[in-house]
Amino acid sequence: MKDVNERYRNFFQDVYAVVRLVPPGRVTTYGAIAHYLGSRSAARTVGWAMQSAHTFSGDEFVPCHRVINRNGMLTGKQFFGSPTAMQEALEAEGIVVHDDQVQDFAQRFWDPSTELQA
DNA sequence: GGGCTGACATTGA
DNA sequence: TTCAATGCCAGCC
Repeated sequence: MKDVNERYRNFFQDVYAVVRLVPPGRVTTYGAIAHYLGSRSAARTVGWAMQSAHTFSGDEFVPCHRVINRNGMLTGKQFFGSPTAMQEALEAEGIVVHDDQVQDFAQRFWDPSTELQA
């Protein structure tokens, strides 16, 4: 790596890139993205990137609804403007959501480190 | 310029 | 097995 600081700058972009790579009907976790970026414990930053995505993305649409916590729980649903927007967005893609929890999460789980073979 | 917060995850006891 | 503490990066005060 030529510049460590550059990696930090790309952190958010990497997060957005990975999230956008998530195919419809699939979901991923903060930890999976964090691990893919190199820091398994940086899940917090990934979640923060999601919040920034609301303002930063603007032009680019980041399917934040496909990014949930490791429990399969829709933690950031309230940040979608509507408490049910996230759930409905997932259901619209064929994902079954019950009680703010993704059903068949294991099957719906999409790991960038595995799928992208990185 | 320094410190706190935040949509989590992992490990230890 | 469950509960608690710590780590991570960027943004905001």
